Amino acid sequence: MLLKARTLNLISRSHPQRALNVNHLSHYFALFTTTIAGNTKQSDSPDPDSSESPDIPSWVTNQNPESQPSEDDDFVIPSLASWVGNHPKVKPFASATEKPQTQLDIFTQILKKPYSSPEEVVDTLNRSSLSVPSVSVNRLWKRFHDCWISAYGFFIWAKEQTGYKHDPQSYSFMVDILGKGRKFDLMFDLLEEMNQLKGYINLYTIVKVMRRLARAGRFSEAIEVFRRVEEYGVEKDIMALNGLLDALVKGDSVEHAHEAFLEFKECMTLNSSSFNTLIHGFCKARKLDDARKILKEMKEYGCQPCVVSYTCFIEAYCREKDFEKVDSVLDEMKKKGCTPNAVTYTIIMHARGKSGTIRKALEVYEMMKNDGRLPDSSFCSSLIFILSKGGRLKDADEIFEDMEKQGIKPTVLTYNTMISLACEHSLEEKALKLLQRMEEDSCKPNVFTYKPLLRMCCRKKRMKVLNVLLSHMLNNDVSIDLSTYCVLVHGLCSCGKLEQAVAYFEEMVLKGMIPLDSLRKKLVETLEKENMTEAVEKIQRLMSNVTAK
DNA sequence: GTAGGGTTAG
Repeated sequence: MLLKARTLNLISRSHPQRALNVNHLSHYFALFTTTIAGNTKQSDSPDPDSSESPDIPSWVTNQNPESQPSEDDDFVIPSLASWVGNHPKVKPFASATEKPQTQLDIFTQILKKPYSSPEEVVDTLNRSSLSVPSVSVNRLWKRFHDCWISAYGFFIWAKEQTGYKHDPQSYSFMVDILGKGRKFDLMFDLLEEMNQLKGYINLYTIVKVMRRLARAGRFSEAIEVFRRVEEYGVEKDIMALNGLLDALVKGDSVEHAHEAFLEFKECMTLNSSSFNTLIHGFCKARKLDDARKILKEMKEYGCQPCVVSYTCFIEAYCREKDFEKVDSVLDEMKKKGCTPNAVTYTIIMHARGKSGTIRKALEVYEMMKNDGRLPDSSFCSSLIFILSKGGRLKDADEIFEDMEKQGIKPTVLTYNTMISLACEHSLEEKALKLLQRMEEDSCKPNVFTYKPLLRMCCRKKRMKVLNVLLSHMLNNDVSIDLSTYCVLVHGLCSCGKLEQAVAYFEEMVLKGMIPLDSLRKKLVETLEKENMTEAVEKIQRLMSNVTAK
């Protein structure tokens, strides 16, 4: 036994049903509860989509074929309490109450419709006799973050209204939305407009621009923005250079990052972030010799390699499943007096868990504990993930329940992990209850919260719940991005809901998003099999418009 | 926004 066997002292708590803040979800829980309370084995159970899903949901029978005991089931996981000790408990999270904002709703309704151009949005708004909403503009940017036509149309219209002026933050949002939509000419025009306004551009704006360019593979243009950064009134300092390096590395071109580094390193004093960003980039690109060269250069420059530098190497060796090398880096760190932290341990535990038995992963858990390092929410999320993947759902649930008691507040990552695992196992009620709990915890969901839920709804043909989730997304200002549309189109296609699949495909294209050809092919092929000729023609018309533009 | 999302949209 490698780990000290302790009694798993995690008390499962019952969670009394609390009133929901969002009516839609509440309505659906009522339906689910009725299903559980009634005899669910009867064919006339009041399932929300009963006509389409005659099978009893697995969460009712509580049987999960995928959660069979694994070979590591004899391992007892030490409780978080035995580690964290008497850490003060977090206060109960405030409830996510928000009154419906009428103005926001009105604008959302208008902007949600598909438009062919921002000018069309402006025309519609001009005919509406509406005035610019006073408080909810920032929420509109979030809601339409993936729809540059609506957002930009609203931006232009609002700017033309008497007495209204966009603040620098709105400009910054708009620049980012245009960058995300890859409308770089418009993005640069807006940046120039901000420049004329004086004081509207800051480093944050510039980094956003560089990130969007790098994400689109426009590396040279990103570097050019940095070259001209002073023309935008932003200081050409190490913060800006590090922003550029990070943008290029995140855009998957450590080569361009290195070029930029060589071009500008003489102009300013570098810091450890500059070197670490490059080390990370080379490690991610599996160019470990280059990463080592940078580490050497870092030392020669007078910057001491730190936990971040070493962790990049550890991550690279973890990716190669070379755990001997991981151990040798840990030894080197120890010799240098550089203690691994929660990030280092999370990476190793996660890789161990993914590559084989949970046993090795749990050794990392023990190692970290012996080092006196406290777990954080990311560490716990990782632990929950690997436990579930190893079939130990109950242990994963207990870690989740224990987090709050130990003062480790679950974050959106923790909830996303729990929700996606529940969805993978088709535990519908559990997944939705987690979303509800997230809301009660004032933990804002993001696009990754909804994707597995939407996928599950398609798989189970729960069209009503799917629509509830889509409104829930909107209420939480999470816009449907390209990949989420793909989940919808794919999912609906696979479950035979072809009309809905076509509708979402159309919506996506009309919003200016360009789907991968594989998605179009899958949809068209499925439609052809069903002889839906008109729909096929519609798809082809839509796509020819896209290529024509 | 210097390192840790299972995140593949498939």
